[in-house]
Amino acid sequence: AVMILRSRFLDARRKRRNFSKTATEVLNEYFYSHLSNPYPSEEAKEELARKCGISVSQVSNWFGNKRIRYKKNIGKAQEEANLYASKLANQAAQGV
Amino acid sequence: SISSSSSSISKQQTPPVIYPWMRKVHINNPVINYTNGETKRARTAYTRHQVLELEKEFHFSKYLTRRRRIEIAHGLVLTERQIKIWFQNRRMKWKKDHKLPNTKSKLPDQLPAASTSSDSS
DNA sequence: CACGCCATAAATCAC
DNA sequence: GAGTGATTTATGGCG
Repeated sequence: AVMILRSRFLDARRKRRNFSKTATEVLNEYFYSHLSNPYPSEEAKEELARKCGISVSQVSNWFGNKRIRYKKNIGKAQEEANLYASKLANQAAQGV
Repeated sequence: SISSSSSSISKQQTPPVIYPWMRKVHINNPVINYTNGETKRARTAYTRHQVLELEKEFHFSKYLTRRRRIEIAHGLVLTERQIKIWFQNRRMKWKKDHKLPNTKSKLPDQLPAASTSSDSS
């Protein structure tokens, strides 16, 4: 009985924390700069994980959720898409 | 430096471009639509009993013989395919849990007893 | 050929 | 209550 309660409280889902703003920023930049095929390779995932300070699994989760939720609401996501598009254009202009 | 060479200067301006990956792919038969216009794929949630039994079986053995699979399927009122898939998924999960969670995990093997964790039951 | 592994989809959970 | 990270069912490709 105690074990049940323990496991329920230790369940990873229940102590969820949002990623840092910069991490989300990095992930979104990758996503929108690869909008035609937002499927990062294993190596790319590792690099993203490193840059974001999260695990590769978490990167995979993020892209899985992002893809599904993007295509469930393509119209609404356009704002964000444009936002990151201009951000990238700005970076490119500065030769980043 | 793996900077993507895909410097496609495509016209921005809210492109209603629908790339192939954006299309729904698993929209097969099992769709349930209630009065609303929504048509969703049904994803059956297994009962506690079913999961418990499956988990028990998995603990006994990570792999199933054809024979055992049939028995379980009948016992839990699931298809053989569902049993097979469940074990595959379970094996994947097992791998994920048992691979080195690198050196930064903060597993509470010894929780800070300072806080007054008033555990009651 | 049936089955396992794997990445992923899609729905759903839990916070 | 929507948002979001994680988990649970389910598919398809490839070996």
